[in-house]
Amino acid sequence: MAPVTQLPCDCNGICRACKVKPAEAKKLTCKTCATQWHVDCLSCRPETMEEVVEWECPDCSSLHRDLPVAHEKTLPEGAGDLIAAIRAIEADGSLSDMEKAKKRQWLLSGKAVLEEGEEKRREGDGSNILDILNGTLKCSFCLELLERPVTTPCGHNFCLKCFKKWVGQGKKTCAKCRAVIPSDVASGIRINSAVVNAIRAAKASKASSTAGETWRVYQFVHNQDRPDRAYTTERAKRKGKANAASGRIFVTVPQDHFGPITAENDPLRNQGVLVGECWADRFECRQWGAHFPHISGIAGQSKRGAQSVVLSGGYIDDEDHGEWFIYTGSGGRDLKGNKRTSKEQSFDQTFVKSNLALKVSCLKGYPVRVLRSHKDKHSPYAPREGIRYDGIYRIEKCWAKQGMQGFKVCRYLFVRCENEPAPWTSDDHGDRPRRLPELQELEEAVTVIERQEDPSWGYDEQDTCWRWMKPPPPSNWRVRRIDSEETERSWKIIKKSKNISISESLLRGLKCLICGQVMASPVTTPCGHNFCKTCLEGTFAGVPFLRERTRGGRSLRSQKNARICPACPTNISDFLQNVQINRELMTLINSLKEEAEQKRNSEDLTGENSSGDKMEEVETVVEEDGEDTDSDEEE
DNA sequence: AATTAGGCTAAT
DNA sequence: ATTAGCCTAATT
Repeated sequence: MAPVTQLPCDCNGICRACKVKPAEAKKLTCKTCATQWHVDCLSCRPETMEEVVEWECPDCSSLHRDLPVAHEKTLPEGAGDLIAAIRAIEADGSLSDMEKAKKRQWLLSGKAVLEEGEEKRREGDGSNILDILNGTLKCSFCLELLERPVTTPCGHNFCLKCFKKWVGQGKKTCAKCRAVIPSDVASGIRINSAVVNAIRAAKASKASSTAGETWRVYQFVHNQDRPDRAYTTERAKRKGKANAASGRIFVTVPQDHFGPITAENDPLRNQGVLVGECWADRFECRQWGAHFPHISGIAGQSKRGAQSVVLSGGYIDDEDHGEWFIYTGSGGRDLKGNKRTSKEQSFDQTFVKSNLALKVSCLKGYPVRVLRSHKDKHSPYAPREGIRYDGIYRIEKCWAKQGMQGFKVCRYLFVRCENEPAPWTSDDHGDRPRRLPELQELEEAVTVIERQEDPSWGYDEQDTCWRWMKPPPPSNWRVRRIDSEETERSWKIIKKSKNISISESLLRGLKCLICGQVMASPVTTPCGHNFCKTCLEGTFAGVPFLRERTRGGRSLRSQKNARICPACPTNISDFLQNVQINRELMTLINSLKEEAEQKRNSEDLTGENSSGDKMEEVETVVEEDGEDTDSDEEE
């Protein structure tokens, strides 16, 4: 092959070699740097599906040849399954080449690939927030929006892969300003997650704003008159959240809502509750609708089923294997004396109340939201602090057995069936149907209950994703009935709060970790944390750079004082010697502020004031289309 | 109206 | 570390 100049596609997907936008099926993605290439313009094309999966662009493959860079891993975890899955797609005669390409891409990216027309429609529409990001947060290597952004000590932002490729070529200076990048920074660079979050939120808001036609006004409004945070009443007289009352609920789902909480139920952020989202405590978790009861571990009603559970280590019989776990029912404890800490069981659990609710969800195959709390000290999957949403699980079996404390407990086998990857894996895809674990304890189970009918939440082999296979059970909660005028009015309010929040919620994520204000002159540490320049420097004001050491009267060579990042245990002493402002981030913040300001002004002009448009709660009609005939449960 | 709940903080 | 003593809110 003649060594012709080979070029990848640009940020608009146009091949830099032939200047044509290749069809999806004609695009190849480099496994190392994730750039896209036009197959027809490559001098050497992959032949088999395995080669497609493992394909490296000419830049990256030449890199190995030139210098033996230590490569993390040739095959990602679970790549064997992936290749098998791709073989299966290839062998499927019912699919067109286009469909095959789409399925392949879905597997590789974990996301649905848009139709080309759909893609165009999206591009021409919606928020310019993403444009702002595109304008300020482009990687100067690949010219794309930053992917896994990292920031050099000199304040320049690159994709992690592009940065690694650069230093892997033996470069020791910043590609933008030629400032020296110390080798410990190059090897220990950390992702700037504030920037990741900003980009993710902007993408999510764009995606949902373009789904304009299907935008639905959900009129569930509870606790709207309450403050934004949990609070203690005068009577409670305690600090913190010991005796707290719930703050307002931000999402528009009713409390008996089954399944994921999607963007359309999230008028503030328009992203829904994402897998991996964390909250400080049960009150905050409640405010985002992931789990409503603020003490109970099970959210559910015996006649309808259970919507969510929290694993917090309260029952010693539990066992957690991440993608599946065994949950213990509630009850069996003597809670007399108003104590909430008794872990002593004093009577048998039975399938009543919330235990029955879990059983209903098992029989129906409903999706159950699962949260893990830091209080679970036993499980390696539990978060270190706060409470985390881990996605949708199904209860595949339930039974009763003699518990470890000598009384009967209800037991539930939960198995994950979620389209998003779990917070603990590095996989970029969600779950696929898996075989149930073989459980020893089932042999001593008193009664084993398994689902007979088809599950409500199941796996769609065609679309390769989990979804409702039957419509979700309608809510029994009171719904406000609103007329068309009011619909129009509340639509405006939601749209308005949405528009404000896109830029403002992005700004909220760009606050200094020291002063809590949106950063004026942001600096990014090599460990990936952002502060105001003045705040960070102020923290170490008065701490000398060098420390005199003495031992037994004689003085030793003076040593550098450790200066620990205010957000993590990294020593950022070297970084502090010459702190550079992250100017791209500063530009972004300024643009977002401007955008938010403009939005506010334009809304003032249209004469809408927030106080007049407030959605008051009105006593309402019960929308009773719910069947109360869930008569298939026995004691 | 009573009961129950896998939380939270401060005091041992 | 452990736990008494609170308060809130949903289900029954």
